Amino acid sequence: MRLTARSEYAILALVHLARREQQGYVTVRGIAEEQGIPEKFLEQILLILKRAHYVQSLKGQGGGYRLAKPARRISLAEVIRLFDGPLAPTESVSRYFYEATPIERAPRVLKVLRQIRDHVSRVLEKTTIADVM
Amino acid sequence: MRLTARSEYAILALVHLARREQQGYVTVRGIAEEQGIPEKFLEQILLILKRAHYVQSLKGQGGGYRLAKPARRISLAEVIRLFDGPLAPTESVSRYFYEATPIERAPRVLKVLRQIRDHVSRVLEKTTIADVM
DNA sequence: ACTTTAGATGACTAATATGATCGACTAAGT
DNA sequence: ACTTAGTCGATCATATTAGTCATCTAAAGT
Repeated sequence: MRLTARSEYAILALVHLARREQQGYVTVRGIAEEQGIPEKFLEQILLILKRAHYVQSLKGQGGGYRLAKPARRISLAEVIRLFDGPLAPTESVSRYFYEATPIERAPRVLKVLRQIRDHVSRVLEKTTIADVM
Repeated sequence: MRLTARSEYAILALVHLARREQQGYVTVRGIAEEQGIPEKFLEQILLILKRAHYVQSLKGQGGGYRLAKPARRISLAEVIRLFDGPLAPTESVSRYFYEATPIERAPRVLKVLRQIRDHVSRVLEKTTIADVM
């Protein structure tokens, strides 16, 4: 029921880049220092964001990272899912396929959990980096 | 962003007991077999529920567990908190005390996360074992 | 008393996730 | 060439999670 450091850091980094969209490329070190994120850890995170096309990078002097798409096209949901996996409050549905999972025998419980998941999804889906920068 | 097996099993066990409130004590084995929960693991869970006064137990023949309070006085929120800790989607607030935590420098993000946590809390708080049995 | 039934308790373990760190490598400017 | 800065793979320590085991205690039935 909580975010991992990874997705928190990812969001912080994206917000950081969004704020500096005009300034071209920003170095990992810069982000790490200003946001208080371990540099090497942030590297990994930015790489993942890059492979998922949220950021672009440039090597060498004057290089660094910048957003690859406008901040209002990046939802918190996407970012969190990228790092923490599905938002579902129970994984039962995906973990078991053929046998009935314990909790499935309590459909009312499942229903409540689904409603929560749906609400969380909706909120995170409609909130973008631009909204929180 | 998901429940642990512990709190899922705890809810299932409570629902099981609630359904059999008239029948006096129910054995761990009975619950375990019907709900598909590893018996020894369920023992641990029931012990925690007992110490938190949600269930009562009786040893020996004819013994077992039963609810210690009416099912509609037990909210899902309480149970989940008992096993999974606070429902907050970020632990920043509790983890750091004196230094500003990274994510706190993004108050808008924090606000969204708080709203989600509050919603989740409210729903789980008002849903009781009686509602899902 | 004795046996059976059933919970109580603490130690232990295996697997996975999490939060990093290290070192070597590659590309881009100057 | 040299410096700057991203890339990539491996590795690591710790925590969490899910569960097991062995032993002990208490209550009932005989």
